[in-house]
Amino acid sequence: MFALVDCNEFYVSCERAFQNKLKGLPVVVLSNNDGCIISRSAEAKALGIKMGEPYFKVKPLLTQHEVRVFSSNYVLYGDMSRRVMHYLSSVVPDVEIYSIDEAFLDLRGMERYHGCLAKYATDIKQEIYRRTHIPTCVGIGPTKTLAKLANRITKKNPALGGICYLDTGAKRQWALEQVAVEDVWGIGRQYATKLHDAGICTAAALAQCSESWVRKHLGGVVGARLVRELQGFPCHAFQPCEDGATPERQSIACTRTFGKPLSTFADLLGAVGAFASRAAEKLRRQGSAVNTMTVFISKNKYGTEPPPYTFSTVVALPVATDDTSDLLRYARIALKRIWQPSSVYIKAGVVLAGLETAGQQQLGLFSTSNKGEARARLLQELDQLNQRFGAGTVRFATASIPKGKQSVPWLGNADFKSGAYTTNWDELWAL
DNA sequence: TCTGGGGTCCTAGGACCC
DNA sequence: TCTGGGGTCCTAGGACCC
Repeated sequence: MFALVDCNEFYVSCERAFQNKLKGLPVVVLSNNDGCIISRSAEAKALGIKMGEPYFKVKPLLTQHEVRVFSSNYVLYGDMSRRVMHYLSSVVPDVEIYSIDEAFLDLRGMERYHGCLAKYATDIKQEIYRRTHIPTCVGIGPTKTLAKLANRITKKNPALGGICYLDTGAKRQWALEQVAVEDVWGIGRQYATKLHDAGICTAAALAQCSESWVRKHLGGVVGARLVRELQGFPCHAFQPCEDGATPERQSIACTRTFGKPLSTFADLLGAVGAFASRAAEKLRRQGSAVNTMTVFISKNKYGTEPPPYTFSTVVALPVATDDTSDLLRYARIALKRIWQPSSVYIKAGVVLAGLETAGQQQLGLFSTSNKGEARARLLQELDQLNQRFGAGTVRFATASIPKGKQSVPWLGNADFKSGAYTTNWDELWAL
């Protein structure tokens, strides 16, 4: 059996954990740049506020109902997530962190120690709440997909008390019949349309589809696995990670929409340089080196201009590196290739792919290991300073930005940001 | 004229997830 | 004025190899 622990309305719950007065009130959290709604309390959902809606469009509705609005505060959410995951890792041997607010638990063979798994899950749920004030729901089933499905059912049926355990064939059948096909894990918009056109409208109907039909219409092996999982045969590997540690990534990206449109090469280089620096930090944190970098810049796709909106270029690095100054150098070269004068851009990004284990990459023909060691120490210092005193405290000159928010041309809006209650002494939460 | 039958590697693009 | 960001996996098709 596998369990999926899912934090309810995670970002909203993080804000509520530090502001008790928000409980029972409609609350929403906005995406970066205060662009879209990305988390809604139940009260906000009830007002008809949809996921992903642009903030400026729903602003009147939010004002009318006195909805509390927050800019996203990823430092806070990341730290709260770490606390939840760390606790889970301390009570269950094998935990797979699936996203910032979800984890799969491997409960195979655990009845022996804990008796009924529903009771065990209830204890875990209550302890998470006691420690963090984050409410959760737990779905338990023989496959990850069924655990997901069970989790969804708890959210729709408050009477279940946040726990749904699909321990018998009858319960599984019942559960499959409850869930619309578009709400199955792995069924997105495209597949949902196809399925409805074929008269397949529930998870139960999907579970009965023939493998050949599914292979033909739902992405080949992906669809075949999905159906098998619904039938109770595990096809998705369980991938536990060490004590709440974040899993190693195969690609690392840093992309942002600017606070205002930019057009000069200098402004764009400032943004791309900062993104490359940030990506390099993430790279070093997981001990990787990169051999392929993509840089892109985008125009506004909502305007009257015809496509294309995004211009990107890929740089194959001669030698895999984790050095910020290397990435800054190539980022500048890449930007030169795609930037056009008198164009207006609203977004840029740096994506690192082709990640290798650092230190094991091939030495360049003319590089010397002494230089490498000194360099590595410097970068380590840089990362530690930035971690301790805040991102961007120490930077490379090319990624440098003048002091003061107003002079950082690419910085996005965050007009409603709560404090770094748990990670910054100056903003420490107090009663 | 006939124009095999494997492989591998890479990339672009599509679909999905939170 | 104002429309997020960061991931995963799979497939098809081309280039190239023997």
